[in-house]
Amino acid sequence: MNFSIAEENYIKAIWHLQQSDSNVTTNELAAELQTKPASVTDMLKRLKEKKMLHYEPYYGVKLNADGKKLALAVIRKHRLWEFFLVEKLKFTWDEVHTIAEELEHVSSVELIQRLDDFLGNPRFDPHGDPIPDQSGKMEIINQISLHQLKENQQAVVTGVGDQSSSLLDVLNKKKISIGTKLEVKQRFDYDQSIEIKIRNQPLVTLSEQLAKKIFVKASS
Amino acid sequence: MNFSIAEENYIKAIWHLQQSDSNVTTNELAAELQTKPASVTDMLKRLKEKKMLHYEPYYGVKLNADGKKLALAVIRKHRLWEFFLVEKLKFTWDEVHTIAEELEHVSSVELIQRLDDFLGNPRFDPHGDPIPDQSGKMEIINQISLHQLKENQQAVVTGVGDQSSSLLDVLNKKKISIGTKLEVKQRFDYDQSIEIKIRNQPLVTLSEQLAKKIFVKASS
DNA sequence: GAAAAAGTTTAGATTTGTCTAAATTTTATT
DNA sequence: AATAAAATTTAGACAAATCTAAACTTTTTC
Repeated sequence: MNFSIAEENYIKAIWHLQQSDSNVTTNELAAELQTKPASVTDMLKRLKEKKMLHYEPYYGVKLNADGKKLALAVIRKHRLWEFFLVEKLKFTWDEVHTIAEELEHVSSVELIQRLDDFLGNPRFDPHGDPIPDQSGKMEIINQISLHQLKENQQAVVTGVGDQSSSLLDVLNKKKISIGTKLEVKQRFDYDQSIEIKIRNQPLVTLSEQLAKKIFVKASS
Repeated sequence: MNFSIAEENYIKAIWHLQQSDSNVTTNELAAELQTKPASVTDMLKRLKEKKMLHYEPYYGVKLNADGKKLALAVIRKHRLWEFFLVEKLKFTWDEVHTIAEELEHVSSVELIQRLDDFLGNPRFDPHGDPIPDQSGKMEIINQISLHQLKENQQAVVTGVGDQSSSLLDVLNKKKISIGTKLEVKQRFDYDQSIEIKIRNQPLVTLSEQLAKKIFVKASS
């Protein structure tokens, strides 16, 4: 079966929303896709027609096996292209998301397999998100949010909560990127902000909101 | 101004047809784009509205300066991606045209400039066609068709007449590609076929039709 | 548990890009 | 120069993807 760019984007958006909340609503989707609820309803009917998801009017939507498979194929393409853009074309991690949104819809399967090999079969994209293989499988790393760390705990940054340029911008300013080693120096109960130390860098303060969007692997 | 994929494809097709025949007709375009004359008329009206071409009903169409500029930008992207696919992803020259037809519509200007640099600013694509620079300029090589060579003349293959897989297939079989050095051994007046010799290869015969689609640079 | 609020769907319209069939214009033929 | 043939355009329709406004369900609130 063939899918339009719009259809692929809906499937991908449902997949992402499903991760935190297994039943996805029309309004959530409209917000995610920057469109109107009425448009979402129309598309959900079409995608149900194409047997990609379970959709019960007024009661939300859920991808079925085929839907998940397509979502992961698109996500695979997106993340491989992001890796290519950063690794080979020397873009910074905050510039690549928008470009990859276009490249992910190029259809050749052969292309993406060769790109994967050319890049050395990377397992994570520049934002720390795992890259699915042809069958849709990907590595899950046991990451927690920086906000959950205790004082004096050390950790390595493994991912970020979204790809918005505002988030990536503040992380760049604070010299935080994937692979950065850090230690929590102090937690302030009052506003849930925390102070962290990165080697050769001054102490930096992170708001609760920001710390929750930074994922880490605790070491020890 | 923004252009859809369909609009870009029309502009590109008009550019190609214009090369051999400065006034392009509705029927020619319909054939080239595998669509109907009525659809072409509709699109020509829209592109005239957008001031990309001169269009006089019943009297054909011609790109204006803006139209040519857009055409060359799309062709630049197409040829750079083809070069990438062959050089980096190891596709063969007959596999890349279709994939590049999709990649050429990815819009980021920054992407294509970085891709150009990453590839080492190549001046010709894998079929021997010149790659325009950002401003649309490209090298013209003084090529003639193989069919115009005299007996005993030597030459280097510099390009091919189209990207059809049937043409590229017969060239592969006969071990002819861009850069191949050859010498015309004999010309047969009867059917205008010619016999050529490539080093370390047996003599091969080329029909008139085929020889006219192979472009070469004669060496002395 | 009725009324209000929130969320969702339907109805009807719009834009893009396409099509077929009919009408029109240009070109070729005698 | 009239007619036939070929090319092109117009008219009207359709599918995809979107929108606004109105109608309808579900959920929340008192």
